[in-house]
Amino acid sequence: MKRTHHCNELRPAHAGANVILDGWVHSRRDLGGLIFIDLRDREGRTQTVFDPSELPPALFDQASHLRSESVVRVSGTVRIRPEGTRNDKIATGEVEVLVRSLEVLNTAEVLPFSIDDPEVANKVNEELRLQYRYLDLRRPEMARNLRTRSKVAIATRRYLDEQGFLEVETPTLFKSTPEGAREFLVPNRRDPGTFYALPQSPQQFKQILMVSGVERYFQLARCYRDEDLRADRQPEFTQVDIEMSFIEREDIYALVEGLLKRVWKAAMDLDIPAPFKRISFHEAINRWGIDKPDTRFGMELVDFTETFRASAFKVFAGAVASGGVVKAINAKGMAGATQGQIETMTDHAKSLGAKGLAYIKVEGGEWKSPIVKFFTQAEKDALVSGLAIEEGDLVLFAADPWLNACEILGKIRLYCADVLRSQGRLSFDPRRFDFLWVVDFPLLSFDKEMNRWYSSHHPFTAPVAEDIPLLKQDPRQVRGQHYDIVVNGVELGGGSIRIHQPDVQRTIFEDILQIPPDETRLRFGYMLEAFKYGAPPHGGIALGFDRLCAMLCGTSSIRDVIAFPKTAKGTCLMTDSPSPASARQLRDLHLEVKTAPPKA
RNA sequence: GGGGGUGUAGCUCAACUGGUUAGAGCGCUGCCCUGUCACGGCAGAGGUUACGGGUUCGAGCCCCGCCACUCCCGCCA
Repeated sequence: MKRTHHCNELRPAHAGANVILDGWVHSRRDLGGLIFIDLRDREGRTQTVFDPSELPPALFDQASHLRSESVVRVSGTVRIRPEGTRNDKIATGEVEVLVRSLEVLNTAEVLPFSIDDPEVANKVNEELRLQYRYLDLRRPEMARNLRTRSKVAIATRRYLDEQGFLEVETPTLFKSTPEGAREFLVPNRRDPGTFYALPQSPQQFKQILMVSGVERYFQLARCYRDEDLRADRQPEFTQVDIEMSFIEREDIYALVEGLLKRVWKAAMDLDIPAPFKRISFHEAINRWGIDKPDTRFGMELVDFTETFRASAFKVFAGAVASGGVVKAINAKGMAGATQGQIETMTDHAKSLGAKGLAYIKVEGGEWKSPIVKFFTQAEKDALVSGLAIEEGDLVLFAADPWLNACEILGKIRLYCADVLRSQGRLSFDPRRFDFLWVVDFPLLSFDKEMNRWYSSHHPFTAPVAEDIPLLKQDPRQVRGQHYDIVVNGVELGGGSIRIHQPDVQRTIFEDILQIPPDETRLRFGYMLEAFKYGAPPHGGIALGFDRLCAMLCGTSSIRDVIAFPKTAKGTCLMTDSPSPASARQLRDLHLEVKTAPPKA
């Protein structure tokens, strides 16, 4: 006999029904003359009661020895719990199942960590959770994350299907493309010394699909990058990859806004307002010091370049004289910052090339600062009105070239927010999401060390049409048709309108990026070839699916929304991979390992 | 590649300035308990203080090395 209900289904209306439930023993409360066992399955929990007056002694004894997480099937009668014993913490708390029979489908050994108490389980060492991932995934929090991820994937597919997109799979055995992230290589048995590479993204295939006439393509694409990991970076991850033909930037904005509205509704039942705010790259840097600003809090950067142009404080005046800027932020209420915190902020500044970090602590009605003695009253007045300085504030300065100064304060701004959050003095509504498009990125950046230009995004990004004449005259001024979608300071995705005219593409490759024609042919030849035969104007975007899910699940680590993630060193603790290959495998692949393999 | 943090019982943690037999809660085992839901009560078992060296009369604690996990920088077109 199979189960008749799941464990989150029974209600008072079922009273009197004979039911069969399957599940795991979530917890046992043995009162001696009466045993309660909470049975758990994917859907929820139901209390079952073992009453010796209703059961053979052997069965009752068996129940008293049931261990947590053993798998059982019980049959019995649903009844409404006696008055005063209802449990309003669980959905089935008004009823219980009076057990008539018990079948132990599988016993569980004593667990390496307890999974029934969320407060305990949340603190368990992640190492252990990853080693016993199947137990970790049984926890309601993790099961909920898996479910949310599934809902988001399905909502994405439904929405894009409605919008006329085709889901097309692209190869994971791809060609090595030396630009960009380090790749995982796959040796080719059939031709010694040749290799596939796992794709960093399906970028080139999706553009080829536009040439193929697909017009609207999407894929929940697995991508691989052999770079060092972070809480929000795994060596393999998933992108919602999208590409469309005959469109402009506005079409992508509208499409993605519709998609995210659908996804937020499906996962959180939250209606997010669209269209999203749009901010230029320049404004993002200028106001928040970062290209993915968290706009949930203020502390914006304020410019004081003119105030200090002729200042007696030579550090500021000198920076302005050499073409730089003077900017400041007011870290509200942080005058009490410790020496260590100031030092950390100074280190941030120094890591970006600053010589130090000027600051003013506003404490006890006076400005405590090594530099304030150089300031005139007019300069002080400008600071007070520009930064709304009050008692208890901490003002931090950067005097450097514009981009540098902004990035320094941008880092410090985020650090200050972290400090305030950890002190409980800054908090965010978990259902608040500040979406914004960051647009008008520079198409090209200059690498001083290599003395050459490189693509800010990738070499297929189209310049803004009106900027094309500037390509050869003043590359720095050329804006790319690139866009990033940012939520609460997290870069959720980015994309661009692509170049579809071969001559513009050639200009970028050969004149700007200075890639020799034969190398271009070697690396992108098949693409340039394809583009000769009628490439439609097209563009697209890729969203980080794991980050998206993490955000919807309220966690900052994408490991919490990936069923079987890797550790920070790229290993899987459950399967103990990667692991050495056998001599025979290596021989077949024409490979020789030079350093000693790790001990097996 | 670099910097920070962590590692003590199955789990979460404690252990003063280096000083007696390394403790607690939960879990586990046994006994008691008929309305619990973090059930309660009594008793008990359980430790190579990640690992390897060193300093010391004496090391969980100090020093060197090493491993694992984690956060960050670099890196991630």
